[in-house]
Amino acid sequence: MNEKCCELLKKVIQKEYHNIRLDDMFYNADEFYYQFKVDEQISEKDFNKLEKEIKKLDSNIYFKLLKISGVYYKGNANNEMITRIVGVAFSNQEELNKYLQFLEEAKERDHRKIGHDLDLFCFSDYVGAGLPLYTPRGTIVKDELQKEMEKLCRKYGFQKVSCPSLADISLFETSGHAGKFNEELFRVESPKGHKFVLKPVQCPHHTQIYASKIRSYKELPIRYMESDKQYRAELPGAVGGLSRVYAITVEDGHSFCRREQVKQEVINMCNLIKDFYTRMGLWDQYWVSLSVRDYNHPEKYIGSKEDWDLCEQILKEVSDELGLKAKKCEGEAALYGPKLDFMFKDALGRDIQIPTVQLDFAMPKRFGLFYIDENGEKQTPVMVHRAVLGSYERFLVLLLEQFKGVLPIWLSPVQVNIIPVSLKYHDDYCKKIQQILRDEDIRVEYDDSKEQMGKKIRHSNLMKNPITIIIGDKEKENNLISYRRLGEEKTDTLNIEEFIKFIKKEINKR
RNA sequence: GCCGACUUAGCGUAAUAGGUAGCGCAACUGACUUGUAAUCAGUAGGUUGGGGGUUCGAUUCCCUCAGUCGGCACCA
Repeated sequence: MNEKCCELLKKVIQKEYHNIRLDDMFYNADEFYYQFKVDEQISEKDFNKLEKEIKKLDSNIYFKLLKISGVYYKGNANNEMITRIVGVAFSNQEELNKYLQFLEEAKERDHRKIGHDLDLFCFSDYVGAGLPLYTPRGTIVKDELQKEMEKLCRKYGFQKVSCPSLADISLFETSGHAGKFNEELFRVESPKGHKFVLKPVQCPHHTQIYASKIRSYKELPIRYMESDKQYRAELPGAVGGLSRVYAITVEDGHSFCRREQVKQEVINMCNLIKDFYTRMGLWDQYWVSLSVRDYNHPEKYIGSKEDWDLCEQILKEVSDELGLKAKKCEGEAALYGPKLDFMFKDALGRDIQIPTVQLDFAMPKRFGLFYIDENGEKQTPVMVHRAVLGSYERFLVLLLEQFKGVLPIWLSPVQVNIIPVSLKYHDDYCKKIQQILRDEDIRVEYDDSKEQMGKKIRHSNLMKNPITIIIGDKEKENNLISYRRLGEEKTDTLNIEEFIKFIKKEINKR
């Protein structure tokens, strides 16, 4: 159907517009694309007309023109831009409706909408585009994720470190980042003559902690982790929502190990990733990219060909042994080495890269890192870079869109919301419950606004509070707590001690 | 950065073929005190994103800057 519709669109465009200089079409199971260059301006406003013309040619085709945009001809930024129209076609109205409904629902679970509705993060024109501000509620989610992440990483042998946001430019010149990403560095100067760079990555800082002492082969692997902000001067057109920002909170980790340990180290990190995403209930709908060099342009990378060959081979072996079925993607490697990138989907089904494991033989050499081996000789360690959450920003995109804003109770900004049947008669008991739960370190809120109970319940549900407690005469007189879980009709009643036991058990669930 | 669209009160929106703007939710005030998803009444809130231009007059037309969105390109 997509093929047929695309042909029809082409016919209509040729009829309606003149001087078509470039054209190109392709389609897959999901969409069709028609690309062309004409003199006239075409925008989404013309879709109505185009759709009518297509329908005239074939009334049995059910389709929608989705978007129009400029794209570089043949995907090369040196070429001129041409117009692309994207559409989708079905053989009956029902399927089309289903698809349109999916688009509507996707709007509802857009992380930007959820982030706003649930009061998790915001932006300010004063602060600047691409600089997200986490609200108190959003900060709870972020901090809880960090705690969980670090707890798990400690099991895998990581030690937390903490580095400044600034560094002398020479750090990044040595690492190679300044050479490749010169245009993307934020430079910071002072009237006193300081010349710094805001760190765009944490790995060079971590190498210097490694280098602060003489290391023995017995100590390796040494694994550092740090969740901190990095700053990258992205192109303005790339920035949007939490998917791509200038200030990015990266959950970064590096392992310094011996060559013989590399493969096991990569396996450990992949297991760590699997472990975390399984706990989060997100270990599905992913695919893995074996991101290798652009073989035609070796000058884009640092390090020797032999090292690269070996690195790519190791990652391939790990992929095979762990059954990751990694798809080889040329030109997707990092500056210093190939990667295994774990790709997930956003609300609209677009790929987002989140966790990653990267091999790096180059940077330790450039920094002259070494350890003393069994024979008392200096050896260069290998670095394995890894991100599990990736960045907190991008992880939140995945989390909010996959869960439609319904967070597990351990992550929820408010875990328990208390609503009185009557503020007049139940206020004291509600306050008492609130204090007891607070003392138990449960994130509890008490809605003592002068609203109707029904409205408070609705609000509590809209804010996706996992547990809503209702307190009335029955509870007050018998020292009980009645509660409902989000989305359930069933009400349970427990005494206070039982409730605390219950809620703690719920919070500990992963 | 490139192509295109958009920007009206905290949020969601309506309107003007050029004559300074309505509504809903939220907020505030008052009444009501309710047993599981929106009580009633009232009040306040806008230099229609910023700047410039055309015009007797611009929220509407033009330019420009910023921001947002969809793509492209980029992504350590």
